[in-house]
Parts: sequence; structure tokens; C-alpha cells
Amino acid sequence: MDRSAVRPVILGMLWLEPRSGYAIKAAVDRTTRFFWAASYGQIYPELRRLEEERLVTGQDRPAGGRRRRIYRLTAAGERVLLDWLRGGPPLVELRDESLLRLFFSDALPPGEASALLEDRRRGHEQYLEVLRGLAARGGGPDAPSVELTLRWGIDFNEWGARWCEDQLKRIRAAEPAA
Amino acid sequence: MDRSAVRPVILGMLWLEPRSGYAIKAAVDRTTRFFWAASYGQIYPELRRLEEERLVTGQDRPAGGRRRRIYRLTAAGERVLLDWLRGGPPLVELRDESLLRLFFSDALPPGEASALLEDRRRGHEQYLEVLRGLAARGGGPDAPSVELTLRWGIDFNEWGARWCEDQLKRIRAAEPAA
DNA sequence: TAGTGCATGTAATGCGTTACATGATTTC
DNA sequence: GAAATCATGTAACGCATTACATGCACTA
Repeated sequence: MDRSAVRPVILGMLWLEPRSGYAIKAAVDRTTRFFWAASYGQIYPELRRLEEERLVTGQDRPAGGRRRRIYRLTAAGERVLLDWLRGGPPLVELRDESLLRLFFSDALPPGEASALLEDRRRGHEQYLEVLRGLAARGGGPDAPSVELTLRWGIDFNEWGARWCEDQLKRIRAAEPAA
Repeated sequence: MDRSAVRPVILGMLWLEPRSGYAIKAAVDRTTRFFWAASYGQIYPELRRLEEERLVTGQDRPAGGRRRRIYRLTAAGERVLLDWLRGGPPLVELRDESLLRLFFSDALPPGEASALLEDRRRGHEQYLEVLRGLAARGGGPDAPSVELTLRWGIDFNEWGARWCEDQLKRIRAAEPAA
């Protein structure tokens, strides 16, 4: 299943519920995009490959005069999903520009350096607003594990905001001059 | 400075100290790679572009019979670095396969689902070992902000391991059956 | 009737990794 | 004498984003 990064998220979304490519993209944007994004340019071609491999089946189900193709997981597709869930060491990649700025912040005068920490804290708080909005608007009773990852996002950003504050305090304690 | 992701890390590394492309790559691998990676295929071409734009200057400084080109930041280069440090909203990208597995873990039987949380905890702990190794072997007295980001890595992974444990407890409390 | 949402799809582009090639020097 | 390290560089490849094109349907 190392074919493509989009494969597992498609299989997973179809395991939760059969849908169209468009609906998969919409679900990703509401949920996994924070830690696993996907674009149309990945989803549609991959759906065709998955169908060729008989891991999903698609049927045309026009809604009104609007064409639409609904995909569902086959038994083979579910097996591949389960194998992936049980599979080897998962990859984790992080690209955090704010952390990189912190890394080089000695290049700035001291006052401005701590401003970077405040910016980072603000970033966490903005993220929190978005995630709390999602949690409130929850609407559909999500599967427990779906809620678990939302929980992670909220907890992580709370932790991150606190971390920034703690470091700011530490810095201010170390150099009490103004 | 949105040219390329590698630009800021090169300028920053040269601000810390003039070095060769090879040494930049080595420094990145020891430090920022956890949140901002870079490869030779990015570094060498970008160094030439930076030199054309007069943001860095290179001089040939063979060590023994071994050819070597040492780059240093120009005044213009430092200005660009400072602008970037003060610049707009920083990008954050996360690709976390372990979280994606957690998201779809309802597809697994209950016992195996909590194994995913344990895997994740182990992942954090392995990461911690690496980072603590770096912190111990510290050797060179790093700039304060360089230590700040290492601190972040350690604190984050400690938090992450604890989070997994907490969720495991919660799950076990909810379904006390065996 | 204009705008928004549903729906599918592709082409261009950009970006980054991997793998390879080359060669000197130091260390075991 | 072999292996590791220093050092520079490029070509191929894969992957993902962006932007665009198309068209129907609903609603304000």
C-alpha cells in the first residue's frame, strides 16, 4: 500500500461510507486534512486505479440530471485497509516554519525574538478556534476514533499554546531588563 | 523569500557560521531536519542562485587536495533573513500516518485498535531517545534559540507519549471487559 | 440571472527525494 | 587496503498542488 499517500485515506473514507470522489474530498477537508491532505488531482486518478485492482467498485448514480459515481469498498479493499492499519512503522513528516524561525531567532534583537514565540502562540490559538468550531458543529455522531483525532488536535494546540507561554516566562525571568 | 523552502534554512545556517554546502546539509541533519528537512538536490542549486542574487558569497577553500567552497552571508543576505524572520503567517504542514490510522481504527476489532495507541506511544518514545541523545552529545555550546527548538522536540514527544497513555486509560475505563 | 454547490476530470507546474557519479582524504 | 568521511553535483522520478475546463441544479 505504499503506492500513494492518498490510497489509505480513500479506502478508509469508503469504509466509513460509500461515496463519490467529490464527497471523499469534502470529508477529507472536514477531517483528516490537518494531518493528511488530499486533492482532486490525487483522488480521481487513484479511484480509477483502485477500481482496476478491484479494491473498490463504482456505480453510476446520477442525482437529478447530474452525473455521479458512487464508490464502495470491496472485500479485497477492506483487507488492504486492515493490512495497512496493522502495517509497519508509520511515516511522520513535519514542516513547521514557525519552529524554523524560532531556531534562527538569535539573529533578531531580543525583543523581537520573543515576539516570535507570541506569534506561535497565536497560531495555536487560531487553530484551536477552528477545531473547536468543528467539534461544536459536530452534527453527525462521529465514530469514536474520528473523535479521538479531533481530540488530539485540540489537546495538541492547547499544549502548544501553553508551551509558548512557559518559554516566554522563562525568557523574561532570565533577562529581567526592559 | 517564498522561492523555495530551502532558502531560509541556508541563509540561517550561514548566519550562524560560514560553511560549505556539505556542512549545511550536515547541520540540517543534526538539527532542523525534524521540522525542516533539506537534501543536496535542493542545497547546491539554491546556493548558486543565492550567489547570483548576491545574498551569499562563495570562495574556494580547498582543504588539503580536496576542493571545497565556503559560503558566507552578505549584508543583503542578512537583510533577507531578517525579513523572513519577521514575515507573515508561517506555514505548518503535518503528515502523520499514525494519526490517520487512529482515525480509521474503528475498522479493527477493539483490542487491536488500542494497539495502535500503544504503537504511537512507542513512536514518541523512540523519538525521545534520539532527541535526548542529541541533547546529551550537545558538545558545541549552541545558541539559546537552537536549544529552544530541541527543548520543543523533547517536550512535544513527552506530551505525546502521555497523551497516548491517557487515551488508553480512558478507553479501558469505558469498556472494562476482557 | 447570477451565484453557489455538486460533480468529474486533466494539464501544467513545482518541488523534493533518491540514486548515482566522481574523487580526495583520513582512519582503522 | 578497506571503509568512512569530506565534498560537489546532476538526472530521473514521483508526487502533489494549482489552475483550469466543463456542466447541471438549486436558490436568492
